[in-house]
Amino acid sequence: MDSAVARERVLDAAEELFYGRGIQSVGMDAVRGASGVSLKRLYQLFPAKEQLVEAYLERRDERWRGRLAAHVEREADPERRILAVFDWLAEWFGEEGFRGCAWINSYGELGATSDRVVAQVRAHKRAFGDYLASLVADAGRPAALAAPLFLLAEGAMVTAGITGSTRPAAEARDAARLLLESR
Amino acid sequence: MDSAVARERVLDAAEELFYGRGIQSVGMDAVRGASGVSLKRLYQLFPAKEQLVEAYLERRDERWRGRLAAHVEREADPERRILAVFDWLAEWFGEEGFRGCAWINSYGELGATSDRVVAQVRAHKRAFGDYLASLVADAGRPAALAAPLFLLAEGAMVTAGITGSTRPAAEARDAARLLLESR
DNA sequence: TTGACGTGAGAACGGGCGTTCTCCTACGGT
DNA sequence: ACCGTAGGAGAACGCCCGTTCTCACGTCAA
Repeated sequence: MDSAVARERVLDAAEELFYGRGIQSVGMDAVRGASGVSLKRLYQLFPAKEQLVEAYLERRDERWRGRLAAHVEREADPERRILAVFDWLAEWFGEEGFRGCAWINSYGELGATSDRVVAQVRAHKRAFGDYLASLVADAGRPAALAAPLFLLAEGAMVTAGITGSTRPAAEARDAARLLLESR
Repeated sequence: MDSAVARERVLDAAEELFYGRGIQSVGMDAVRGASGVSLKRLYQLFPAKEQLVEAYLERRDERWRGRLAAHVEREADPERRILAVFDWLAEWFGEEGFRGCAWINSYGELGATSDRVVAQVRAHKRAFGDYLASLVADAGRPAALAAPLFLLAEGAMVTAGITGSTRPAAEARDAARLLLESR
């Protein structure tokens, strides 16, 4: 099996397991079993579990932001694009197996013990914040709007994860609309 | 040593360790060492670690909401009381050793594996949401205002934890003020 | 054909940790 | 004084898990 293929299979398995059950409760042996890649190859590809975790967060970040951007770009009006972010959150929250934000969860799990995980989480959140800021700028709105929109989105992710409801997305969207109208 | 005293010492130690380093990375032996309560008594008081975790979250919930309410009640004007919540968040975020919301972190760490922890987290968040709703009602404002205020607060907690900054509290406060003014 | 090499399966190693057990000491009631 | 009980210190037990090692097998170059 090609090395690149093995890598993908490992990351696919790791993502499903880490996101669904938490990182610490998933052993390398479970990743081996779910991916079909032997332990030996697994350790050649990722010399330690922490590096697999890093790669998992990194690839998920690319995909997550890609999916968000793809959804937002289907909307032409720059103002509505901002609200489309919250529509996409609603879709995401409603997906089978949704269990909150992977980065917020990872921070809760490993924030105190792994600097590299913290760096990944910060990078992801900064990228998401920057993206929101770019949408605000494209709509010709004051830059100060980006921060509250970001907080609403984060609050919605956390709350949707904990309560298992998609409602926070709609609530955040309503609040975002009010903020947009008030300035 | 009195049983009640031992219990308090254990919970004090557990809270400091669990909050500061994460729950899974703190062994019962560390709790013993930090509390000065022997393993035997520790297991008499809390027959399993999960029950200690539950008790930790429960006691912290009482104290956390107590501190918040005490701060809010220093403000007489019911409208300003709502904003006082965010002022208190700023104080909290600035405390030495602040590392985000204990319940959000616990959910990230154990949400997938411990139903009892999930129940604690939900109970805490519901209580906080209900408290916000009561402040909104006392101010004679539409009940629909409570949800966005809650999301702003949650987003601020998460963001302050991850970035280590107190700024999200001020940003959330500003957004809350705008929402209050717009309705 | 042969031999070096990569690989897979799974055992093995080392350490950590939740929980229990052992043993010893101290003390309180009679 | 004696005995039963509680408690402390820490060893011990099981189990899990990250990581490495063993060994047998297949492959490909010379």
